Amino acid sequence: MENIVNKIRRFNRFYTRVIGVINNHILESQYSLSEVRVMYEIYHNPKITARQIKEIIEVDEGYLSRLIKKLVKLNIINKIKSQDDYRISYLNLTENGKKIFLTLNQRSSDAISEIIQHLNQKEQEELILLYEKIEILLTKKRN
Amino acid sequence: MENIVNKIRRFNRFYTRVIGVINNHILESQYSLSEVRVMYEIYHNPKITARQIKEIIEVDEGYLSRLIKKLVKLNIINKIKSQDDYRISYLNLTENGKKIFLTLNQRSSDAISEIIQHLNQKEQEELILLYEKIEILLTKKRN
DNA sequence: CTAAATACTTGCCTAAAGCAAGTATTTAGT
DNA sequence: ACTAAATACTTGCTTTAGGCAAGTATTTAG
Repeated sequence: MENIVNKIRRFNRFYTRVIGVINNHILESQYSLSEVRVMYEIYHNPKITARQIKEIIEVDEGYLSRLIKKLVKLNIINKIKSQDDYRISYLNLTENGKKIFLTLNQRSSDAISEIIQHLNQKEQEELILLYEKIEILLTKKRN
Repeated sequence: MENIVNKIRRFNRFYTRVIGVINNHILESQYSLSEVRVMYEIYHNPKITARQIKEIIEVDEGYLSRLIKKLVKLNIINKIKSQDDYRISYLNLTENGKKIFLTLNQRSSDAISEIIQHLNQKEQEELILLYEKIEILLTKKRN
């Protein structure tokens, strides 16, 4: 058991590094990881609310509020107040925001491509399969 | 290709969460992740130097210097100045430091055990195999 | 119609971490 | 042997990330 735990720890250290390399490409931009994550969620879920983002990325809501304010000021996202519930605003990326997000996203894609570029087609498919199996195992419900 | 990259991204998001859950158990302690990482490296590499730690965990050396100073003050590590090179100090965990590190390590082991406890023996072994295959694929040298 | 809940917002604060300049020591070039 | 460059830190200063708590506006429930 101890052995298994150590092997997992080993992988976690290894994979933390992999993720670090990928994230570095974003951190070299003028946006923080949290900002990009927020852009990511808005891009993939237009009209999302601050509350929903908070649930997804588990960030302090005060911090998130300020972060959104900053992105609005930078003309990256816009807020449209709900007509049904004046407490809520729906968030969307502006055209500018989409462009910025897609650029960052592309940069991160490039970093990922870099990491797997030395693998041939078959190996790449195998890698994905391994990933999927791990996710299945780790999210498998207890009996 | 884009598809594969997205699948990797998906896994990375998933796994960032997994690692986050494990790390949370450490963050609930009075030590920061960086501090524990430093303890980890010293524990596994007695007589390591600040420089070597910096290479391994890629942390700002000013920050690292202060961090080491703090851990020395807390009687967790001690510095022994090299007799060959007075610029260098060798770092070791004190007995107290070892106890603290091992406690934190145990806590993190428990968190990992928790995550895999619903898997039976065979599944756990499968998981490790998947991890190993991924590490091999991702560290595979280019031809 | 009032109390509680929800969706934020704002003020205040600390810890994490980066950058640049500084010190001590060692190494390399002449 | 002597000086310049390199190495291994250290220190001062600053920014950023993020947490917590109280506050505001609005909606919902009893």
